[in-house]
Amino acid sequence: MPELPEVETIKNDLKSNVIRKKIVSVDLGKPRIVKNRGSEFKKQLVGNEFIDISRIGKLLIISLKRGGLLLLVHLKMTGQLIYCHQGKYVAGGHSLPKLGSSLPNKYSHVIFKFTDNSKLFFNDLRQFGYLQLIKRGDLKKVTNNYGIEPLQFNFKPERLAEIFKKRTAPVKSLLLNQKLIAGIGNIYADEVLFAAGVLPDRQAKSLSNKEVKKIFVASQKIIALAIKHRGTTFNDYVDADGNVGSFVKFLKVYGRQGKTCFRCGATVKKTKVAGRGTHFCPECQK
DNA sequence: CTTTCTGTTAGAAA
DNA sequence: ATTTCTAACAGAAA
Repeated sequence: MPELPEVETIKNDLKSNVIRKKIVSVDLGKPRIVKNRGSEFKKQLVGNEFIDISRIGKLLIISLKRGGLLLLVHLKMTGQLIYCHQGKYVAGGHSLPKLGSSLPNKYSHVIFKFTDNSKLFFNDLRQFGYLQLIKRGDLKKVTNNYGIEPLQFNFKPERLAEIFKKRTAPVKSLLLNQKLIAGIGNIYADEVLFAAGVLPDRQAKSLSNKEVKKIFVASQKIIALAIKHRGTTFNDYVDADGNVGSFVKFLKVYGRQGKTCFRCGATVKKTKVAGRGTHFCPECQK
């Protein structure tokens, strides 16, 4: 689940819950999840506080009060960041544990405990995600690997056209390339291309200005809508306030292979493009 | 049982 | 320089 809208949701939820709480302990169940030495990681974090949380693409950036450090958190495919206070869960990842189930579970690889006895769990079934402490001064090296975001003020159709120009790769693989455009993952790439009426395996350089513009508009619309609906996709997530976020009901092609296209009635197909499962309507998308 | 698939991406190979 | 493929891992589905 964690693409830009999901990470944005997690960031906002965490901001209203863990900021300025003192960390009293850090448990490392699976030390390799943390890219730093375990002893150094604990030493820097215990007694410290999270003072701000931001995001670039799908990467969370947590500012620490002391030490001039930043904590980077990437959830990759199955990572979760779940805050638990007095039995209530807030924020998430690809799916939250069922309500009533308890944490930690067997996938809780890093656990932060705060002075008010609340906890922040980093869970990850496949263990692709990671946490990493870096010096503030090294942030630039990290952000250099990220391209423009769909909702960034200076993202324009011309910019997208520039990215597509001269490239022979399928348009979908460019939408997924974080160095070019940050935040779009497999679900939203398919949804954006459906909304734009463009086949995922079209060579980027073959797209007309009109098609580029449609992809531009669709990317902004869909990412904004997904954020509005808390980006929730395949889960039964309910947050502490009882709000259900479910972007899954807006999905037009993702996971709908074999079903009827909402727009034209043709059968939605699934193939592989750029090594990823790819869903599209062969009638609506050209 | 084995094989294939899965929301990511760094890094190698082509 | 760009594009494609694979590995990292665990578990569900076929």
